[in-house]
Amino acid sequence: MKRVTIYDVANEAGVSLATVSRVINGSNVVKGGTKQKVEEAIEKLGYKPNAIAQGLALQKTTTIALVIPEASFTYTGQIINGLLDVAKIYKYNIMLHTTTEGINEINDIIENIIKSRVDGVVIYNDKLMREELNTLTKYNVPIVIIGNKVSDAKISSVYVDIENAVYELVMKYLEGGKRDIAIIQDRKNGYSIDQMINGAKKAYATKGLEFNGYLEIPGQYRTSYDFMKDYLQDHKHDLIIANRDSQAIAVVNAAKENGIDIPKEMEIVCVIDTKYNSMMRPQISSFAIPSYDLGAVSMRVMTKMLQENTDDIDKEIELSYLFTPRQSTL
Amino acid sequence: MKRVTIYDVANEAGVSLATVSRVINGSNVVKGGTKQKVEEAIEKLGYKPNAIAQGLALQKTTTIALVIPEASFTYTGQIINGLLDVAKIYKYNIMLHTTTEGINEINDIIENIIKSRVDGVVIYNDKLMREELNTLTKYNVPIVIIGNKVSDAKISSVYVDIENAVYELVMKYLEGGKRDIAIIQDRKNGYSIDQMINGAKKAYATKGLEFNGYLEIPGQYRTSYDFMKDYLQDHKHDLIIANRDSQAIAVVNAAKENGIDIPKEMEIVCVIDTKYNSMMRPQISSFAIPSYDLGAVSMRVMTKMLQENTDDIDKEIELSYLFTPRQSTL
DNA sequence: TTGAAAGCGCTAACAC
DNA sequence: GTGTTAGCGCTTTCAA
Repeated sequence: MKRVTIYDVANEAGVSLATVSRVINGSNVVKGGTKQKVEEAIEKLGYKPNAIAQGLALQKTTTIALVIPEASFTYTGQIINGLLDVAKIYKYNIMLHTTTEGINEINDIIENIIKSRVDGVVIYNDKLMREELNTLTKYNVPIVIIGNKVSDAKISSVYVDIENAVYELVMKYLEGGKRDIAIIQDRKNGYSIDQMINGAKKAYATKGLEFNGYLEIPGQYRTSYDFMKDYLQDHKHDLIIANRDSQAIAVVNAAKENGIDIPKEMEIVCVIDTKYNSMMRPQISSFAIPSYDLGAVSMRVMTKMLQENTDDIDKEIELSYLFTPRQSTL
Repeated sequence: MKRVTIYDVANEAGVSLATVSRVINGSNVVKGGTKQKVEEAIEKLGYKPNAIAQGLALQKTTTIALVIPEASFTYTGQIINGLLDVAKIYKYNIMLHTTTEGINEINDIIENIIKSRVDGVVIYNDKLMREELNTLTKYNVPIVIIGNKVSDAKISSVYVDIENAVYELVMKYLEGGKRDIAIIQDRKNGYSIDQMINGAKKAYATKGLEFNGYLEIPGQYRTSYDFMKDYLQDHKHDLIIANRDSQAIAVVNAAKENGIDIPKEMEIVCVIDTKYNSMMRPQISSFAIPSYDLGAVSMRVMTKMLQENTDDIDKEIELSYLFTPRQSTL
């Protein structure tokens, strides 16, 4: 099919292109008769407005860039779903970018985002990337950060107070006389882990104690499972807190291997879980982090930033978590 | 920061915009000196070419639309990663669209895709959507289908022969004298299930038998677990084949509940699994479906379609699977 | 080697 | 109500 433009439609309908444009954009100044002629022409020619040309003329693309870390779709999937659902409602398109480890990588993405002239960018990334954000704001691109509490003239954020979640959890255990608490760390997810550790530290400090239950594990399930199997032979804790359910599961399985009864001898909690947690035995107690909402609300905030005066919006939105006890805790 | 255009750069450098354009696009006819002047001006002004304007002028957007079903990122995540990695190499952007159930929904997406003038679209969807594909080809958009074997002037496909995978598996069991085989179905993933059933039918037919081991289950883990718990009280099979590991896990857990020994009394295989499978006990035997490769190869094929004469490319690419026995089979 | 100018397809003042 | 026209920012002939 030959490319059909607004001119072709105008010719076919015997009107000017301005009129066609009006019809496309639902202007109600067009007379019924002409409108119908135009619509028939559009139908007949199979005309679809060129969003690129519209973008050029209007200086906006109605697309949002979404930046997420590569690989972990298990956890970001729900965020994406939430974001896309809201984006659909407001007719925004989503350009997907994933970040890998390299620093150059991220600069390429920023460059790319600026060139593509998206109307805004939503970032879910564990690393804060202050500097990269600055180049984005320099180009006046509105930003929404998922998972971190930050804000600025052009930056909003939607997050869950994980630090406090862990604080409350640890406090409960400390008050129950259980003091041997460890937090699992891996090299990824640095920011989340930092928050978790801060929460624990705070709780310990409240009790006049010092926290140092760091448990550094490898990045993959298999290796961390092996690691834990060794580790648990001569260590045990009252409570182990993991970031992801997969890490918690590694602990659970390793504990089984060592004949450690969960939850009686050792309890386990994770911060974020997936649908697979419900298939495990025991199921891991977790904080119900509202992933879908994180995505949906972020996109909603973005649409607001794009419509209203930025000053009038709530720039930092905290979503609530809910501790959900399951079989891995008493 | 004020919007800086190619004109500004031209002024700053004291050359015409044509020259700036040449420098941006790496034309080697520009003299060293001028080139440097231009580059300095670009640097000084922080100029980034407007991809939208380029798209208009060049009639191409260097972006590809990716269409996937909503929700199941657990399984599509790797596909996306593969696709993005290759897209990055060839400097293509990815526009992400997810399909939900409604039929109108999908038409909206197609409409949207056409308007956005992407250079091509990659579709991973269980429903074949012949008609929708037609409207896309009518507008000359190159298409790559993941998971289905289809091809056409403007359509390529990358897939795994699941029918044959199941055929071989079932044959093996039939030859071992095990004839009570069932395939789990849910309403989603219709096409994959059809292939699986066809494979089973073929195998049975080869042996002069008829296959009718359909096992219709609910869509969610919890409900299908409950269903299986009931079902297994008075049914048992030699082998149950599921599409997803989550479904297989529902069976495994329900079997445990009923004191059925897996794999001794009943064996279970799934077609696609996730990293969570390795955390389960027993681990489900599965076909190693190369998800990442499905994505990567699809994107690679797309780049070829975009560069070469479509006739010269291999339009149907079959990726191989590998049956991986684990603890759920003997 | 560089510049001038005609598009690419559309929107939005402005004029009629 | 409808048409005319000047952009939006870039690429690419065609001349010089």
